[in-house]
Amino acid sequence: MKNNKKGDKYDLILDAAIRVFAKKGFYQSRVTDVAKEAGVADGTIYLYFKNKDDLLISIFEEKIREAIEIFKRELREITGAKEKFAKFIEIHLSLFQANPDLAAVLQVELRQSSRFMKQYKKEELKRFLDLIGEIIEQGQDEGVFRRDIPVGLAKRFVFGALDEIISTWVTAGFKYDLRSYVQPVCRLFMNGFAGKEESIVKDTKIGGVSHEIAG
Amino acid sequence: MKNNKKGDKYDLILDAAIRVFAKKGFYQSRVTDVAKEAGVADGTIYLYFKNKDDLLISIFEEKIREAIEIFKRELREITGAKEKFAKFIEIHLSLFQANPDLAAVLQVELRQSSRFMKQYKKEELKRFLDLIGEIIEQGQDEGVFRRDIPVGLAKRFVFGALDEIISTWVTAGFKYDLRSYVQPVCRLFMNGFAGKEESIVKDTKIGGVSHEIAG
Amino acid sequence: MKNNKKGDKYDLILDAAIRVFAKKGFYQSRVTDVAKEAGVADGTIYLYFKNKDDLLISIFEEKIREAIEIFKRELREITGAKEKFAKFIEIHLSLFQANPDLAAVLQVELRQSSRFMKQYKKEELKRFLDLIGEIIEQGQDEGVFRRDIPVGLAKRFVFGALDEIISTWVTAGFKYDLRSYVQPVCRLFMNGFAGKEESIVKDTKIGGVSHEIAG
Amino acid sequence: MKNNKKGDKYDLILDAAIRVFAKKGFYQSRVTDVAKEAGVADGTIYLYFKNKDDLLISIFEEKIREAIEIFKRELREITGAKEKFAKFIEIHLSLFQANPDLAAVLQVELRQSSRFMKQYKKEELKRFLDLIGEIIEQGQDEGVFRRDIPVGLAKRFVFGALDEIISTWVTAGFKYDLRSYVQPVCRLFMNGFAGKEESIVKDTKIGGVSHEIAG
DNA sequence: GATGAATGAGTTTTCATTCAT
DNA sequence: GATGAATGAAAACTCATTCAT
Repeated sequence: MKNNKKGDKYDLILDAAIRVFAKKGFYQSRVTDVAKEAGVADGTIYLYFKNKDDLLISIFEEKIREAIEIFKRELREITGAKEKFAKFIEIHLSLFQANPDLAAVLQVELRQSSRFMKQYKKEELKRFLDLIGEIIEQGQDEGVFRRDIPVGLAKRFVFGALDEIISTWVTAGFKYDLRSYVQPVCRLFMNGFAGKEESIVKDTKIGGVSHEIAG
Repeated sequence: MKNNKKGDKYDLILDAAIRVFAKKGFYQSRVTDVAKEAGVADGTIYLYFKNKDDLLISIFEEKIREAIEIFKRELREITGAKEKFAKFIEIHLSLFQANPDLAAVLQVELRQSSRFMKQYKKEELKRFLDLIGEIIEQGQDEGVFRRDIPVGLAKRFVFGALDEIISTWVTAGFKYDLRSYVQPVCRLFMNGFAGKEESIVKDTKIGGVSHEIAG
Repeated sequence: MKNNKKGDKYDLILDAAIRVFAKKGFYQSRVTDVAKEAGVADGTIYLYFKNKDDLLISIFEEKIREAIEIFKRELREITGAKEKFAKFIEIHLSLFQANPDLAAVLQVELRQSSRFMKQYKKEELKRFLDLIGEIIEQGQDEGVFRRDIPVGLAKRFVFGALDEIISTWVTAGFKYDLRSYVQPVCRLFMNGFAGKEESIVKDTKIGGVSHEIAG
Repeated sequence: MKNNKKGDKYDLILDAAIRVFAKKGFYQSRVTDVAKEAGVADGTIYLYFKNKDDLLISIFEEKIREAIEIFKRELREITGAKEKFAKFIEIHLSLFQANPDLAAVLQVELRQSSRFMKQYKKEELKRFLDLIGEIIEQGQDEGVFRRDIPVGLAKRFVFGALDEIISTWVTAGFKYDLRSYVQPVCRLFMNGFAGKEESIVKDTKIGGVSHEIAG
């Protein structure tokens, strides 16, 4: 199951990095902290990773890849779009529940590093977002999801809502069970995505105010 | 209208910091970069701010406070919950559209600093979230929003979705007009929050799988 | 009595400097601390003193000069060497008792600055030391002080002992009355300087051990 | 004989610090000066010392401790108080003669830092002073030193005189041999401390003049 | 003369990375 | 492969001094 081709220490260090980055943040973490957490010498890290940045990049590459594997495997045997959607929410929250440190790193660091590691994370993240998009598209084809919702917007919605729930849970110190949100989240989205096409807010006038915060 | 009590340079530096942090990220930014951007000497920054961290903290304190002022002022004259909700979405997206650099800092840095500046941002952010909560509660009282949606969850939903939309826009380089999302976002939430009480996904079975990503 | 030729502020600042340097030490003191203590603006200091070093130098020049004036005036009317010696001790300790801050600066800073301001202090200090030397020489001429004591050594002795007593008093926080030491100090020196010529320790063998502390 | 438990570099850096501080004074010395003198990189200093202050503190702790060891060892085999006293003077001056840089640091920096490092030096210095005190007390018990001299005062006298002699020698640039002062110093103190009890200056009138230098 | 905001050179300290063992 | 002591470039921050008002 594990790819040990890169040696025991590779995973040992990567998992130590996840714990350390989760606790202190990437820029607040020292390479020597990761080394201590992994029980190896500082120099050993450089035998497996090019530099400190490569540690963060590898977390995304390795862990998001693993996560996408899990998603694909679990979703493969489910057919209906609604059920797939519910399963997706469940896996997502369960995954983070089971890997709180990874959750913290992905939630927090993925944001701040957006500029410096754009090239690395984007494609991985895009593939992840596309999983939701595919489910929504399937739902629209099946006629269970409204067609007047842009898929691009909807998938960001789902991602954003999950993101916020997880962020709150991370910030709150992993105190409650994330999986208790599976059902409410599903219900809310189903209400939003499903049903008849016409807009409820069609006549709400949206004024074009330009707000510039004093600078 | 502006509080110039702290001197011209205070705002000059703070706005320079927003631009610099937005472009390079807080930890990637040098104090000397901010000084150059503001057109002052490095030391001048320390006449107005205790240290580099204080720059970031002050951005939150000053700008979120200003934003909340705008929200409160604009929402005051609107009565219906639905209309308030729509207005809230509009102001939020307009505000960021008008202040892209601030958006970038708030979206990106607010995340990563979550641990180190918990105490500072939390209360401000909470007041912001509470604005949404109040609107949703009002809507439930008016009977236009479903009562079976926990307010705490709903407000995170709205925040999360807006957050994700803005993040995408930030990451994409501010290329499109954020305000074009006002109507779709409103419509989607109205669909989700409004209408009858019973759940559409009430019978979707949620299995209790525990996913631990190999570590 | 006061030389106001240099303006009120000159003395105001100099005395503030004495208090500040006494409390925090020269290098630990900020120019702005002195300005605040004097109740003037930072820039004003530079109207009266060339730079920070000049403040310290001026303390020596002004205050030691004043001290030497006092010594000369008071000693002028005393004739006997023994009585002069006793008076000298008394003035010295009384002077410091009356000017504890000045004492602190002279005792502590005079040492550490020895290298950087050699040129300034030395001649002043030498004149001060010479006062003791003259008294001892007069005593030897009068036949009340032993002739087998080198004057250069004896005057350092007196200076050193007074110095140590004052230093202890400074370090102890000016808690006791320095003048209570006048009599014991006089007695001890009189015992040492006065009387018959032959040495009591003439036969104590002094070995030539070279102690180098491990480095 | 040496405690190399802290590594070669520890002593290498400490001795370089002594030389540099002796030459330029603590506050005038740059950390990079010490590093260059020791032949190590700037950062290496921080592997062995917490910060620049710690360098100075460690000089006292290490070197005064070593000095006290030498004193105790050498004095152990001498029985008579007079002989012990003479030996003490000899060791003290020999020690500084052999370690002029250390002398400079101890004489000059120990003074100026008195406030900021009170806690560190005081106990060490006290133990040193107590060595003299013990000898004087022994002498009083043996009946070779006058009983009417307060030990607390006498030990400060000895320390002060030696201190002044060494300071002069330091300031003069180590030009002459400090050990040439051993015999004169001994002789003078023996005259002062030894012999009959009654005071020679018992009838010198000490007036209570209060001298405040114009401020 | 007096002010005090602004300056920027100069310092301490940190920490990712290297490399001899 | 593994180590961890040593490195030194880089960055935050300080504060004596200046000068426009």
